[in-house]
Amino acid sequence: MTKAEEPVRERITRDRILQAGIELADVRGITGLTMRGLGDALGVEAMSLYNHVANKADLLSGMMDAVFAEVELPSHSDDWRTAIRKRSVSFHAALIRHPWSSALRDSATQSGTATLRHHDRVIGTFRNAGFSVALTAHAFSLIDSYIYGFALQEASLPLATEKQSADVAAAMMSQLPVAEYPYLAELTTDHVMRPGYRYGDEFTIGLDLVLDSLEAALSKQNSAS
Amino acid sequence: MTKAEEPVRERITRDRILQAGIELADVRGITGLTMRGLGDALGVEAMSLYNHVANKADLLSGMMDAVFAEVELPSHSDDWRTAIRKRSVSFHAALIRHPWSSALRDSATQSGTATLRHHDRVIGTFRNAGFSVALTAHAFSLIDSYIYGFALQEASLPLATEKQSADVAAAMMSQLPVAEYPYLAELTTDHVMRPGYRYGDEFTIGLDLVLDSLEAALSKQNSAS
DNA sequence: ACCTGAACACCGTTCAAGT
DNA sequence: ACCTGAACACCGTTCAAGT
Repeated sequence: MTKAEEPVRERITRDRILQAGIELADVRGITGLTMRGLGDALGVEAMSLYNHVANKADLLSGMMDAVFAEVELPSHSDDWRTAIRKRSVSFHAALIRHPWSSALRDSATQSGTATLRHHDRVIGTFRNAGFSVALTAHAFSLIDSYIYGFALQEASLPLATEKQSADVAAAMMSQLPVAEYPYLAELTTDHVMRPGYRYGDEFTIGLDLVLDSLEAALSKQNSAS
Repeated sequence: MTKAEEPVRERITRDRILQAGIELADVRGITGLTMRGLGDALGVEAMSLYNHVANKADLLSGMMDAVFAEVELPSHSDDWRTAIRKRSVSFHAALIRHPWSSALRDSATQSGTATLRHHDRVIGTFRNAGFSVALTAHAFSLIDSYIYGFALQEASLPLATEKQSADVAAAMMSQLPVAEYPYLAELTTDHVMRPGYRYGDEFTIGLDLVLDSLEAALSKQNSAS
């Protein structure tokens, strides 16, 4: 703030470390994220980071929580289906924006506050819509499993753009023994290689099927009482 | 086979390497699987492995394909729903038997032959039951996303046994600010901490909901023509 | 053809030392 | 309180050398 100061290197904080870690992992992949490289990116020695994070596992779980903080919470004013649908689309977008995050889910053993708040709101949305505790647990498990699994598969496929998708599919086809895998070949040529196809578009299709089944389960629960 | 031979160290093969890699990863976790450690387990120097696998990525994708080889293929004699359900339960079991495998999905860029055969058979099951090519793609994406995502979450939770589950949940609860996360607290105490609860049991509940929605989508497709 | 030892360029993390 | 340099015990992978 004072006028003629040198561009003083800003103080390092946990938050700045987490954000820099996310950027680095986005650009170089999760294996490209090293303590030394992260220190470099922040103009500091790797060892300084240990004043703000306990270790690399702590860094990763902090990054995961920061990703959750980017996800839109289900709105209180929408009905449950729209609220859950919106947050699911937002959740999926966050996982894809940070392609390393879906696979990281299994290393983050304890959740941060953004994650806990998010989970609480999702569960609350189901409960307030009349889902029993048990059905809420089923719904929560089903929908988040779908979202994580879809993002995991999408991240492993180099199918980001339509162009890429067609190219990769064509390359795959050229070395696929068509006679041995006739159905796979048909699906690839008649569906994946069609112009305009992007795997990411499948997300909302599956999501709507999941929401359909939850709606049916809710009706069944209500008529059973 | 000849009688009085020394216990000659068996010749190393790609297949033996993959099996030893799976065992090592099962026991020590995926980060505990190192080329040096794997060499040790096989009574050989790490560098010898490179005569049979191109590099560690090749090792991992070979291991992933070997996991797929353990999965029961959908039967031709069952109707589509039973066939897909059985193979899904078997798929889930394989992923949990090898807890590192679900997160690895995103590093295995090209699939091995067991994986391709498996996919072909699943796709064929849908096609022969009258699913259109597009609906088959949706169904395949939805069900495998669910299976991967569920396994990913299950692997990250230390909820293998009922006992563990209750203990972990109790530990979580004791440090959870209940006032801030009321719905999460309710779900934990009224559902997760109940005797006999195992998260793994949620798998078939969600799976049946997914199958319900696919059945409905198939009817809709057929009545639309 | 397959295996090895030594070496290279990395890792995460500790610890004592600096300011 | 925060940062650093040196060091430790690891990594994956190469390469020339052995058999």
